Amino acid sequence: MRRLFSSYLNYRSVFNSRKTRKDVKDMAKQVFIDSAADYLGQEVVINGWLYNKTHKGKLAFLMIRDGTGIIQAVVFSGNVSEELFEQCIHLPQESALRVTGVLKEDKRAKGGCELQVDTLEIIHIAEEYPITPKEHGTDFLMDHRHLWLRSSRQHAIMKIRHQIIKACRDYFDGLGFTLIDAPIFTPSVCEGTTTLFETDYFESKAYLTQSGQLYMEAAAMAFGKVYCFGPTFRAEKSKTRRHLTEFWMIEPEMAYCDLSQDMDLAEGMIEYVVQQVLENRKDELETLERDTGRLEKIVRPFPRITYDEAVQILHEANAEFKDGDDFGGGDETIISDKFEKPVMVTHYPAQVKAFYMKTDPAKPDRALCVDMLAPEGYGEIIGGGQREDNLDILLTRIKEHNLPADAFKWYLDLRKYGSVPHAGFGLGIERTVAYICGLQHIRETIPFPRTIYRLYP
RNA sequence: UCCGGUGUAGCUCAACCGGCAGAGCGGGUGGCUGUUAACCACUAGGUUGUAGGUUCGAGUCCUACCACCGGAGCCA
Repeated sequence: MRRLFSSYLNYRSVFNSRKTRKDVKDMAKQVFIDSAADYLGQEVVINGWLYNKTHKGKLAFLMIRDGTGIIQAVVFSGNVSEELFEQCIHLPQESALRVTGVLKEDKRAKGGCELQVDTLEIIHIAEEYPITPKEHGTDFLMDHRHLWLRSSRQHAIMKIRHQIIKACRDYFDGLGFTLIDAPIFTPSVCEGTTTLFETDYFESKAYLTQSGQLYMEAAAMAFGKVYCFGPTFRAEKSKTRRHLTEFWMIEPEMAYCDLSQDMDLAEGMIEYVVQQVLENRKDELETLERDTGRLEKIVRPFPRITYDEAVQILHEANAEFKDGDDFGGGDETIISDKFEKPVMVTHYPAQVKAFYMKTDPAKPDRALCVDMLAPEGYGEIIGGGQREDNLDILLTRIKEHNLPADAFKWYLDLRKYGSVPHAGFGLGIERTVAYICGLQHIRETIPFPRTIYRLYP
């Protein structure tokens, strides 16, 4: 696949420069660094940026990155002009380079393979680069997020983020789900529990969505099994390592589905996602120094406990906790520390949950809901449950929560025309990335984080 | 919003009881054919977050403000 891609690029550049067939034969092959080992002994071209450099006498060592990896290019002053060698020694970090040379195995090079440079074309000489290979503070790095993404650690996180999103989508697609996008502008509250971002919408107001769920319920009645994947906005002034004002959620919803089937789907998805990352992103997990032993244990079945059992754990740990409350971040850590795998907590008191949660017919003060708490203190990564499908009960709930009934007219229609038991959940992508990567803070899990104090870059 | 902490060179940080503003990295110049965050020598680089105050003297003490960090609440 990689070869196909690089030969495609080669074909394109040749095509664009109107080279003849003979010239093509003479030209060195353009390759990406992650496939360099396939071209040992061959003359190749690498397009990239200078990641780091050092020099010793007549040798210049250029660490070049191209987005797929990093390779050492060695320039010997005897092989190039004096002028070019001088330039190499003085090249600023992140200068853009096109390097041609022979790929050779060499134990002295990182990665065991290096490029012996024959010619080097300087595409752009960078200005003095602010991010050096030394340490920097988070605030400084976040101010330079657009450049920070080039560094190997951030690169690894984004590759794993990509893998997680791909795995989620593959999982649902493989089970016959249909992707149905939910709107970003909404006329009113979705859950009524959180603070929303308000925007001018011509002569009226609109709010940025805090969940696509209600729309997914409509879609599930049309397509059976659906999911949406999009950004979500919360205007809460949260200031913790687990919060962003803009984050991404993947939200499946299924018709003819109860709480236990919903939980089967959730644990199946997490198992698949974790195993996919372990299989395909070994190098990146190593870059992040993630303890993969803990991830390898993430296989079904996951523990399932009730809210009451979770409260019992808190009491045994002598945690300060009032029965009937929702769990705080510290409570979640105490509960999840009891288990090696993600734990699913069900049957919370109905009053701490959203209006659309179906209550347990056996215990009407409890909701048929589930929160999945990730191990190692990463907190809630999934929240979901069975939805209230009875029109009259739903109307009562809306009143109890002081929500505007007219705004929910369309939603109530779903309970008038073929209402069925249905359930779904929402997975917070960034918390999942933080957990799988083993990161201290959620802000590194998204390319350009938005927090209460950060809207730049 | 509340509680706690930090703010000194481009970056990361020192500066003891209030007494000459420092180092490493990065930048510049020079040296060396195997460096891995190289090394060696030399060199430039400062309104100590802002505004007041106390003092013979303030990076250091006091007041206010600003910015950021950590935590709480709220939540995925």
